[in-house]
Amino acid sequence: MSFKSPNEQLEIIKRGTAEIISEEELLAKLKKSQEKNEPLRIKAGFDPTAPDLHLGHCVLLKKLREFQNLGHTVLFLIGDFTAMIGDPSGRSETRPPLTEAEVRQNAETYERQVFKILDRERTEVVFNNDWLGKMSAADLIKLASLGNVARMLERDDFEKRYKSEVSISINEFLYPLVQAYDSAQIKADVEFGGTDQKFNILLGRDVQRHFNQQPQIAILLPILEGLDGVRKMSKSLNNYIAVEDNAQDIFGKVMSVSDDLMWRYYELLTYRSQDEIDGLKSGHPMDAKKALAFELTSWLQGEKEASKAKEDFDTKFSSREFPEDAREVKLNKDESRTVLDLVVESSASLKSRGEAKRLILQGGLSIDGEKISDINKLTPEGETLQLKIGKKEFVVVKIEAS
RNA sequence: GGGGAGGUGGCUGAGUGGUCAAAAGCAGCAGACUGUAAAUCUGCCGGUGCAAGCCUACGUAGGUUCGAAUCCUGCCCUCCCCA
Repeated sequence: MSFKSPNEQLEIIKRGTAEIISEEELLAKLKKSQEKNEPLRIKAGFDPTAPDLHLGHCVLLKKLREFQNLGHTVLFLIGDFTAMIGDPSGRSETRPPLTEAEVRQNAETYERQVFKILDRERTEVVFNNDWLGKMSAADLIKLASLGNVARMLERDDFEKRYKSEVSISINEFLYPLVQAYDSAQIKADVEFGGTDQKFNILLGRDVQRHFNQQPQIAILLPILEGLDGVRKMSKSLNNYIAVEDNAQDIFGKVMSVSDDLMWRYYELLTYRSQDEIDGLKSGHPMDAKKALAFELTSWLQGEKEASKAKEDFDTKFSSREFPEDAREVKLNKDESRTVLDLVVESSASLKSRGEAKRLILQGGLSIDGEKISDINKLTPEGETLQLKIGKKEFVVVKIEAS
């Protein structure tokens, strides 16, 4: 257990949260935990259908880690049962139930990603299908009676969908209830979630009371904006930085974020104090952004990879040099190969010939540093050619005599 | 059970018999600018082709027609109102 006093713990926990319901109760729980030398049980639920964790999840994971550092236990709940329902927050589509094998595989993927941040020693991974799968229809109906439609419709997203005539199926009403039931089942002291989870987590308190438990504390974390700086970071909007992105991508993506958004990332994803952040604000924004990119990259991929990514970025973009570790492609010698053919054969990112054509016509291709915009031009002589395709793709082409 | 509205490109959304590969916006890509960016401006943005063209596409299966995203029929799906 932590040697920190409950009040100190509270201070650490509070930092960077959007809302805690309620602080007094949390403090009481922290005190009790210290007196009895019993770690608190911190619940965080995850949906197994999208095992691609990104920085948005990291806001939460980082906070969980802080709890662990204070000696508490994290219950990492994989919602393999609830996945059949599909979280009504966000877009709704009925999902096909996952097979057991898929769930297991996704869980493994999760663990691989999650323990980049969490402390394995203080984490229990649990699956809600273990108890929910055993419920009878009667049990489920009983559970359903704990909720009511009017309250469900108070929920922001349901309300919106109802008003804008988007379908809501009955099973989606079950989602919050089932999630709430999980809390009772695992006797959670605290449940974490984004602000969009407020309703669900609060419902957990009601259900726990129903089962004569102390209601859990709700800790809500701000939603992280994605790379566009406006919408929340999510896979489906493709504005995310994945935990498993390679170092270069993480670095590059962070660098592509607007100056404003950078400070938000500083606040939510790093351990820097406000003073430090203010200090950075008085410097050059690009330096601050590079520092951020480096920090996040090393967090997820290690310092070594991060240094490499930084160097890589500097050569590619800051000094616009050709990177040393560019991908290499070997092609047979062909006198009649046009520049267009060359690009199509060597690029990994272009999806069609038409796309390649457009890119060249618009001046996005250079060979050995020279811009070439005529698609019919024959490939220049030489055994090694350095191609820059668009902004991001660099390829070394080796021509071999056939 | 009855009545009504609707399903269009990655998304939002116009289009109601030929001029439709389908307006517009967003997203994406390229170029310019810059401090990496963002913002802004310009161009592109189904596939193939140098091009003319050809192929594939407007829920799905058929039909009417010289010609269908547009009309008709069946089916699937969504939403609203009444019961």
